[in-house]
Amino acid sequence: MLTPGEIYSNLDALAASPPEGGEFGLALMEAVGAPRATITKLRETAKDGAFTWARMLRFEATAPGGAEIALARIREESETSPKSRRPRILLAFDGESIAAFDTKIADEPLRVGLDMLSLEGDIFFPLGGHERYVPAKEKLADVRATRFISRFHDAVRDVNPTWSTEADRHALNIFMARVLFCLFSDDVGIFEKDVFEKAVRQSTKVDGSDLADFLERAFQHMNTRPEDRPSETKGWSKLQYVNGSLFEEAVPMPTLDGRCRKLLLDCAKLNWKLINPDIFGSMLQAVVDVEKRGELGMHYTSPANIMKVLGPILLDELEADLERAGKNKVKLRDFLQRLSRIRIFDPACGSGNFLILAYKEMRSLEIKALRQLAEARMSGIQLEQFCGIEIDDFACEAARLGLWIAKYQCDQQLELDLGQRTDFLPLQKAGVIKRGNAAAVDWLDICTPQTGMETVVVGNPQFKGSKTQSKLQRNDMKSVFANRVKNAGDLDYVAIWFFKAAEYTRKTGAPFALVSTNSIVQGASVPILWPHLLEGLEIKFAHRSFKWSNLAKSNATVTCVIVGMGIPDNKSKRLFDGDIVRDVDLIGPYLAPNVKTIVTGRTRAKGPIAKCLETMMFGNMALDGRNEKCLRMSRKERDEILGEYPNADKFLRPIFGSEELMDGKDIWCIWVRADQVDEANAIEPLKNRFEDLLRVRTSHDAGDDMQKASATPWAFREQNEANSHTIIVPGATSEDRYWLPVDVKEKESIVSNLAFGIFDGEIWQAAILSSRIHRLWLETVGGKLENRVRYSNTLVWNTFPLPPLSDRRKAELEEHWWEIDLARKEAGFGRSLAELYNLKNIPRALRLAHEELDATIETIFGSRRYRSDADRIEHMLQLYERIVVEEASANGSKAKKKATA
DNA sequence: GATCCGACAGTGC
DNA sequence: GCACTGTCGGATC
Repeated sequence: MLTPGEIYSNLDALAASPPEGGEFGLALMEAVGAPRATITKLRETAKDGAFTWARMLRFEATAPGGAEIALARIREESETSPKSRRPRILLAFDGESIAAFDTKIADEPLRVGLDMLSLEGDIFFPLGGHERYVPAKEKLADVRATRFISRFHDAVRDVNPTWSTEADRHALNIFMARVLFCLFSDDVGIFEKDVFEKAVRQSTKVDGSDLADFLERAFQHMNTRPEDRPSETKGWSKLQYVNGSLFEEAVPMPTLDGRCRKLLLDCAKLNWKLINPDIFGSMLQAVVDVEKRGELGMHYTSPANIMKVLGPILLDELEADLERAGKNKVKLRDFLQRLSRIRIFDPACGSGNFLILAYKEMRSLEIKALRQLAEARMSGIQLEQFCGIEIDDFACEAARLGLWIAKYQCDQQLELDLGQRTDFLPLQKAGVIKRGNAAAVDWLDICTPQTGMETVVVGNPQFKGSKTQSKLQRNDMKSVFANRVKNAGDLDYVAIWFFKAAEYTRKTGAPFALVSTNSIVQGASVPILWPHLLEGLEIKFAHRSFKWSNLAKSNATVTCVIVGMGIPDNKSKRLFDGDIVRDVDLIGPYLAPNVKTIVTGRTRAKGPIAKCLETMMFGNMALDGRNEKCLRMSRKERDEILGEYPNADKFLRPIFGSEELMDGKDIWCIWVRADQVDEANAIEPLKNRFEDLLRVRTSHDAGDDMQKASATPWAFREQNEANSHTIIVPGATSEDRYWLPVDVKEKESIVSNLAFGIFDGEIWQAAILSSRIHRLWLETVGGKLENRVRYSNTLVWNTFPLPPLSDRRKAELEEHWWEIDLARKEAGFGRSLAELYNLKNIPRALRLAHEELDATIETIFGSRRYRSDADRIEHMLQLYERIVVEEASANGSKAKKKATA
């Protein structure tokens, strides 16, 4: 498959020397990367310059000027033919221009001259195996504009191959921002209509040799007050004084050529009025980042998601204020006053979409208030109230530009609604977008508290898991957390923003609300980070886990939460869970209502908490390079080995990870103890596998463990096994199951690193694991894989506040386990746990066995009757907390005794 | 020495 | 193309 870049340049070449007739269609197929065999075949069948590639392309060549009519005819033919036989792309070519239609997307048919072929070429991507990225209608203009701008940007880069330093890149970014501003101003009426385009077209040579010089002087002109201008400003005399820092900075101009000029004029043909600044900025970032080009704007934060942050932290309250004000003039004036004193601070602002959306929403509230007052006056909301930190230079430019564009559009709206005119030029104030590393700079320096102003901190910082961070990110983590937060190396990168926002809030009172990966409120992160965050602060509102939606094709990328915090008060807190909204007294760090307990992992069971629970171990890791067949094999492979070497039997054992446990996957492994190595090596297929494993482990580039394990190429990294039986617990498993499915396996069974095992454990513990209440505990205090529950010996098992049990109780529980086991078996062999525990068709007997177990377990936790699962969890956490407090005071008195002794 | 995680990853309808 | 559900190995304590 060709890359988009390759396709564009192929199309450029094709447009430069187009073949005639049917050959054009074939050449176009080749340019986008259609299969060669297909092209060859079609060449034979093409007739009168027309051919059909089944279900993919109908092509016709016509006389000059006939493309559009031909396409209309082809479309009609296509629509009357059976659906299954319709080609996806319809295309007519008349030697000068093309007309094309994508039947799947069915937007406007494309009609362009050959010179625009590559700019619009994405319509042909499906022929080369790329699915077309289809923006929603309201984003079409932004995507198109971004595509055009990208081509211009690339052309400029092509003629400036030596521009590689950071200063050069900065100069190029500024240049692009200025050009964009001119293109936009040309169309929306900031400039006289098309004055910039005309000036470029009329005052520069076609070969582009004087374009750079022209633009440099035009930019200078726009930065010069009318009274200071020299008299002989010809070509650009109609260009206005812009100022506002956009044209201020003196940066070198890139060299430009004829191709740049052509592409710039192509850009000028677009309708820039339709640009939506809160999307456009994110898309623009793809302009400079060629890597991201394929996913043009796919990862921008959607306005809907941004509103999930801005609403509860600020806008909902403002709206309520406005409503309360009604027609009361004093209150309305107060409201307007307040609007002019709110600062929005986004310490991870990117191209500014949070700031831009906040600005637009505030302006819209202002207009509503002015309408109530029946007063027309200029906006009191200044761009200076919008403040951001961003590390990427171009994103900074995009954010400033986006804010200006937003301001212009809001000013227009104000004029339309209330007849209040605002002079847009010269630009007065800019958004306060500071370039820098938010992890390193002092936020108080960037958004300094001012009396009379209220500040709200918002944003969607980067996420990066603790194990996958870059060196730079690790350094950032160190610089922020060293000597302040223990175990911070286990936190996600996003934790930096939470930590610094909490500090900022403590110092300024400004509330904050941030988007985060949901792991920040789960499992291991909670005891590391949250004690610090909650110091002097509380959660004001939160969105529990929701799937992030963006424009990417496969939408399943990340599951997020939003957390808003501030100085404590006695107002109720708002907890969002999907469509459900609840007002509660308190939101805890697990985003559970009314529970603020934090559960810290413990490395041992049998402690003061899980008093009578035995040790649960992490499984064994094959460390064989994923798909290599070294220590692991299918049953078939195992049978083949056994067929020839029956004495291999003692070394071949079934292995269980989550999949094997849940789906009944029949996987075997080689399990050799240190004293058996020679014996195992005597068996040819085992020996071969050990050699393969040695290769895998030694050739693996990084990773201490891989290298270390090269010394024992017959062994798993861990050596944990049972003497009689093992209780096996899946490591990660679907959240859709009401009970956690665990199992008891015979002593031969090996537990892989994707499961946990209680080796030779007392069976009644399988009943504990199978109980609803333990499943709830797991869901609350354990980590998650997106929304799936994830088991952990330290976080879930060793912390479970199970009261001490009598032998009679244990026997009773064991009895329950065997009931469950029996019910599973009676449901039929060959039915996997995944199947059995699907709530829709869980066998009645199995359900009953679990319910009976649950009834017994509840009596263990006391005589009270639980009203709900939330009630159960609340009780569990109370129990947990009580034990921890007792433990602490016991330790305290012990320490005292020690000190006095 | 023992994990807990993934702006995920792979499968199967 | 979407719904469903868990791999694998290492950086970090």
